[in-house]
Amino acid sequence: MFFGEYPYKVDEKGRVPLPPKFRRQMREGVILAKGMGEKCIAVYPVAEWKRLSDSLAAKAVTQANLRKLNRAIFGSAFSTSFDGQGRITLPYPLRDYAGIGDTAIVVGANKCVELWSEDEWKAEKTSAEEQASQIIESFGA
Amino acid sequence: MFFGEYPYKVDEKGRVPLPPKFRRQMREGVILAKGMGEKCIAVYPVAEWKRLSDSLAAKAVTQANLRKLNRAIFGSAFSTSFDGQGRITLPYPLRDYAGIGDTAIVVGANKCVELWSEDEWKAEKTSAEEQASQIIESFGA
DNA sequence: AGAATTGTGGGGAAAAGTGGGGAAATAGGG
DNA sequence: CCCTATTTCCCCACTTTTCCCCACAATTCT
Repeated sequence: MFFGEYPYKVDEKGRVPLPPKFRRQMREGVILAKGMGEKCIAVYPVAEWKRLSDSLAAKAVTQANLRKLNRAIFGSAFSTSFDGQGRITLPYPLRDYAGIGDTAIVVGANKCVELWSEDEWKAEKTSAEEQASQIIESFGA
Repeated sequence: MFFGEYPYKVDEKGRVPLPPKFRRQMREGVILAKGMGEKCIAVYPVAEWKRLSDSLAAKAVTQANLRKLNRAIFGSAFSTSFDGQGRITLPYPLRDYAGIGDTAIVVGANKCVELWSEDEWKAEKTSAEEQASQIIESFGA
């Protein structure tokens, strides 16, 4: 389970630390991929990534669909791990896609971790909070 | 079950004690999150937090909704526990959100505990007292 | 009144954030 | 094919922050 929102510096080499609590849940390495739909980088523990890609492959019925899916999912994915200081290096295509400059917001999102630029995160947060309150209202919690 | 209203000092390191009666119900640790809708910090015992987040996740219909909701719920949440003196440390983003300075009002709210700034709490209390009689009426209680 | 528990504050050790340097690997040109 | 230039990766070092422990003052309970 991943919690919390942490701002981190991205150094000139494109390296970003993750919070120690996150690292401890990702010792076997991580997969970086484009956020699905959102302008962010998704970071999955390898086990969770396998679960996710398997369930997607099971849903693709036609060969054409499957190929398209493979390109979309695996095409943007990078496997990596932590250096001695607990940092991962962001491949340039992904960093560019998410618009991340010298600061990244690391967000815990339950099963995975997301990396956002400051601006995109601010926008996403406000819209997510609005939606959350609606769901909570309808839920009566 | 959490009752009552207690003012506590927040020291320079952002630490707040909780009343001993509350601590004894939270030995397994707590989750800090934004109060839903209100400008306060919500403190959940881990068991209650799991119940709540699971039921909310079950409510989201689409994948996009689910991701957004996860972000809103988990992104603002922090896992923590008590130090030897029965205090918890408030992460800066949450303290800032709730506008808590050097004093926090600790409020028991049945399933969870809430932390308020003096000002926000005064406003909330008066408006709650005004509306309570109406709400009770509509319940037929 | 005495003892225990609780509120409050601070100091020191450990860990985490940040930045830079050097070696190995890769790619490109001669 | 070899040499060179560039990039990538790993390791080292420093600064800051966090966490844990100790200590005192105040309040409550016996």
